[in-house]
Amino acid sequence: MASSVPSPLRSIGTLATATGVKVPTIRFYEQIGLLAPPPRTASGRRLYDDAALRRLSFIRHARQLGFDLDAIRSLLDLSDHPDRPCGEANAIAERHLSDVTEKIAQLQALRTELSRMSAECAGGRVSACKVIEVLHDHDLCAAEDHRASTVADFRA
Amino acid sequence: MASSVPSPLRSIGTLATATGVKVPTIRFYEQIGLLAPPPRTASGRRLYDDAALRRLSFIRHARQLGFDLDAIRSLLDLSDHPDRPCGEANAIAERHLSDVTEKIAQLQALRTELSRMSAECAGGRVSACKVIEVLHDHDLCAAEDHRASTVADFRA
DNA sequence: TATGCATCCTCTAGCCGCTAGAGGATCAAG
DNA sequence: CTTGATCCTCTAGCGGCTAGAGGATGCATA
Repeated sequence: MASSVPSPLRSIGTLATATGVKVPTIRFYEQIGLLAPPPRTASGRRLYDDAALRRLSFIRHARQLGFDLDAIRSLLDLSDHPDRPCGEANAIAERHLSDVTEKIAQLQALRTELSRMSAECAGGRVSACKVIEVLHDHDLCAAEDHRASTVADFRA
Repeated sequence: MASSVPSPLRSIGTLATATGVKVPTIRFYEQIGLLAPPPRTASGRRLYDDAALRRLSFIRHARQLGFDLDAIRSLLDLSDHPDRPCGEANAIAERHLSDVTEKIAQLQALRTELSRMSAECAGGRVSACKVIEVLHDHDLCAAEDHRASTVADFRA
């Protein structure tokens, strides 16, 4: 039943281009235990088989969907146990979905503020600049969230 | 013309509650040069006047609007020179606005994907789970951005 | 076979915007 | 005079990488 032909082995660079994950990132995933340490050549170079390729692709897809590495760890774990119920996977996805939804709402509120700001600026001196003025006076209009949270935190 | 009454002085804790910025954060802002080092008491405690209060409020408002500290540095600088033209302030705001807009679009695409995923999951075993399946197969549908960027990066 | 360049290795440090904690000094109230 | 809140400095950590030093291999070409 098991395959008699061993799967081809690739270097870390080949794996990187195959998956779209950068080389240092792959090593980083290994370091934090997301990826198992692969076998090495005599000279110490990593060799990856198809299973590793699939695992890394999974990770990459999950990252593209915005899951954090902890969630991905759980999802990988579930994926390794196909006989378990999938409730947990769904829960992770739905939690993430609600985070995303919330974040969108925050950013939309932010966008409204920002476009109002720059629309009102008529381009004179700073002393008359709406942008600067708003920053001086703005008291978090619709000041619902008092909870120390900085609304946006994105580095694309 | 200048006021004869000196403005009242407050401790860092009082400043913190007045502005909603936490004490360690205020010290952090000082450390990175966003806030000038204030005068101290004989025993070394920081004392803040009204100008410092205004400056910190400005910073907080700008953070709530999602500006990064570098942008805030520029905005503060502009705010200190009211005679300059406000084009730069506007440019900063508009750049930020377009970043926010872009991020919203990304997150909306993400949300679509995620809700499709969890909607399709019927709650059986992991082997039949759409969530896991998508992560295995997903090739970034509408795969426009190939540019190594992780779509979402948010810690609220 | 020599050479040169690409790729690989490990290790450390840096990015952003804080946050947490150690270990101690000082202050205000009772 | 004690208690507890606040303050001080300093260092380390978060997430998810990225960059660079300094060196060892591997592979193709002349």
